[in-house]
Amino acid sequence: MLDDLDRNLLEILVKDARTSLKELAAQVGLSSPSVSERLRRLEERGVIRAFTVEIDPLALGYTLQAIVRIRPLPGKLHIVQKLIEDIPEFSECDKVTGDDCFVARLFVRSIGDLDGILDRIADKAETSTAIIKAQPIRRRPPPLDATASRDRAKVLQAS
Amino acid sequence: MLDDLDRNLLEILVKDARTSLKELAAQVGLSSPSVSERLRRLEERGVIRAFTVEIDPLALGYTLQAIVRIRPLPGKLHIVQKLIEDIPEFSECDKVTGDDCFVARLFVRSIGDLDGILDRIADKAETSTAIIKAQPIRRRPPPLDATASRDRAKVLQAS
DNA sequence: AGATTTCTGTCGAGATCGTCCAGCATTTTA
DNA sequence: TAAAATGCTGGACGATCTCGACAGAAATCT
Repeated sequence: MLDDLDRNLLEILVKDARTSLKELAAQVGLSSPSVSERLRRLEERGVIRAFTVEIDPLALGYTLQAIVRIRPLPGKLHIVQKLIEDIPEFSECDKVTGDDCFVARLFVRSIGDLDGILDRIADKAETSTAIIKAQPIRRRPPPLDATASRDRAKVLQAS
Repeated sequence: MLDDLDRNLLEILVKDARTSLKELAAQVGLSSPSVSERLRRLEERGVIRAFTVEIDPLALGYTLQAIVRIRPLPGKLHIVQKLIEDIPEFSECDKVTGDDCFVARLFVRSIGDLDGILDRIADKAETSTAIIKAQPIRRRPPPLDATASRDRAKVLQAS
């Protein structure tokens, strides 16, 4: 479904999405029309979801990041979800198993903003907020090569 | 520090990082050399952290995503952090305030892989794992315009 | 097995795009 | 007020991308 050349292309593009077709072609050993065609199909198939820029939130004044766990009160699940979606400072929200129904990431410019936003859902859900102090790993794609962690573990055991 | 034109450019690029200078220039009402210069400076200042592609993890076989809260045992904090960083399936990790020291995002291809990875830190930290069932909000940048939530809240109060 | 279709690739030409440079207007500094 | 600095425009040049025609390998069908 996804051959070595594709993975190779993706790896290069993750690092720099502006790499020219010519350069990509040279690095994977194809002609640029071929690369162009492969990219087109990767997009068509949804493998490449988007070409985008990563923006430093600090540059926009967001000095604070928090992870908020949200437990809607009985019957309020959909209202809470809608509310979260409509607050643009929530940059990410996952619906998860377990007691916490949602885990969301919040960007704010000040503690005051944080309080203001949490207030807006306080009467519909219980929340636990954790302020982010550091980011040991900042958003990276999972490994592109086929060897999953379990495979590597096996190899390690064998050696 | 960041004027309307810059924000406008960023907004367009977030949606499609491949938008040509010509197109960007047309949309913000500048010439392409000017846009080029602005982008160069946005990168130089670190506002634009990178041009990248967003890849669908499913296309790579990662059918499962989990959020793992990690509490290293006494004295194991650094070892645990190093361990997490070295496991590529952890695509994100934040160091937060509160009982949970780390909150991390994990991509795996199977429940077996999940178990295998968590086993590797089980003797050095307590973990709580929540499987992601759905993603109401998938990674979006915080609002680019200057009006923070608190400002809007004030407006709402006033009306 | 052999023929046909499909898929994936190359090459070259024309169109498009990005970059460099000279010059101009506006703002800042002395 | 004069001088310097900043940010912009337009045009020319070079590089890049895209399109069409065609070739070879793999898969499919008879």
